[in-house]
Amino acid sequence: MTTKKTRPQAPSFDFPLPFTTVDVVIFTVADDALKVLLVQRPQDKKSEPFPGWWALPGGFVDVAVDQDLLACAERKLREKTGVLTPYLEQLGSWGGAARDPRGWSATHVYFALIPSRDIELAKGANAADVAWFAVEDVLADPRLAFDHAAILQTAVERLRGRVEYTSLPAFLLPEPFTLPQLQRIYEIVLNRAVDKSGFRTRMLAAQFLVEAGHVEGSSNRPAMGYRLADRRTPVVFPRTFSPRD
Amino acid sequence: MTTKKTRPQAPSFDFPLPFTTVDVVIFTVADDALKVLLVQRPQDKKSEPFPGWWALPGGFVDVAVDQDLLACAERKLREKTGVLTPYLEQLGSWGGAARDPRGWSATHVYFALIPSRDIELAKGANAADVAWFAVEDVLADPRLAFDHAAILQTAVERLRGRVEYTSLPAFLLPEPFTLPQLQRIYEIVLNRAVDKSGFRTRMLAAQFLVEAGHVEGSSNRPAMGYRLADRRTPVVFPRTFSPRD
DNA sequence: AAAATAGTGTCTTTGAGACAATATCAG
DNA sequence: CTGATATTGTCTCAAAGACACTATTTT
Repeated sequence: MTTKKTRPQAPSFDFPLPFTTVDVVIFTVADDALKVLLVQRPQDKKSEPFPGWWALPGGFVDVAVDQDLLACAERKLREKTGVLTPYLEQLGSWGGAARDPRGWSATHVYFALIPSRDIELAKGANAADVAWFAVEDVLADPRLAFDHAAILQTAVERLRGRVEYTSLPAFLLPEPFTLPQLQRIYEIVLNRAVDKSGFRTRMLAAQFLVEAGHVEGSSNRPAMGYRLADRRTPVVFPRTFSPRD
Repeated sequence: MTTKKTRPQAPSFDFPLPFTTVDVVIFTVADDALKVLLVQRPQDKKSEPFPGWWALPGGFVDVAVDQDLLACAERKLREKTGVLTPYLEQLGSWGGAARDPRGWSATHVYFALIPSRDIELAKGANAADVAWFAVEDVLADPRLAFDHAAILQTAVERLRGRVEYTSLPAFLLPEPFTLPQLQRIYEIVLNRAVDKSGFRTRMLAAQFLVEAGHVEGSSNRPAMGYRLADRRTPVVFPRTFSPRD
């Protein structure tokens, strides 16, 4: 993490400043499972905390490069996955004296949804230290650097919560996609079955899909393909999926 | 903003750090209107940006005093209002090169809901520079310091959004309160009328209110008083108030 | 024709919206 | 009793849940 161009800090203050970082929780669905992208922290350098541990991709804000927090998050995402314009939403921020052994730090966390086919994991020297993990496995054995386990936990809760009443899962699929494919994504993220008929009615009534011709499935009856009318913002449904107790 | 106790910064880095601040959007309802607490920035000191402008209460994180971001937000809130344990939720963070003339800065924003009777505005020397403003007025003429107008806008949208399907407005009332009083708060925040019958059914079905004996109103029929079963977390309703187009 | 998946129809239930009706207090 | 406010009841409607049924493809 080096600064290419240094800029003089405006007035100097007589009190210590916390570190400012940005982390990105990058989700995708592959192999019928919700996955999250993790990077392995350097093993060798002893100055770096949590050597060899897995962590969310992220790092220090570079005030000479990043115009704002969102731009910084987009940069981190691009550097690790090559993806340019995914669904990206701010999750929140975590900051305190104890989360980083180097001192008081605060991280601004974003979460991203990307179709698994769009991904081209960071190549070159550091290719080996980036990998997808099944969210279920990571949460069951949450040994992540810093407070990243808690952050991931919050991100998954936020994702599951949103999926109950928005079209978010559509951002996890490459276009065009079929309604059965989309339903499958909902079921994977929510970890429960969803009724076919009600699902179709809800999706089509929400008016966010545009037909894109039939897609030839591997076999059997072909299904209608759809694209998103708006690739930036999810649609909000009038009710959640299950008001059941 | 001075640090009482300085702590040596762990390792020194060769790149400039952004400033880290915390701001709090403090809402209450008084005089039949949604209000927000603002503080006036110092007029005299020329080193301070936006002299004389109104701003959200907040300021630099004090790494010697604040254990974490939430504790910092609670401190700011306590210093301005004397309130100890209100409803407090993280709103998000704003950071970039342009928002503060002194340099790259990032602020972590919380929003608080407090009953207007609990408030004791900051006394002493700086009593005059803290005041309640009608949210409607501020949004109509949004001349606030930094990017605080945008932050307030987001906070109001978040509040209005949550109020559609949660019991949040209950945190704006002192206990015990009556259902008609609570309904009035909903109407003020949402800025529209709410049906009485449906409102009562919804509130009572959600099981978050406990009866607290009759409250003698100014006249007419007395209403049942209620307290919150859980003073920390709001209840989520199965649907929003108006799915109408 | 059989298997498999895509897509539709029907009935029930939940909870909101509209609005009328009744209850209980002060004066 | 009257006025005002609190509280309840009735009818309708939108959308979800359950589940059976039909449609279209491949083999």
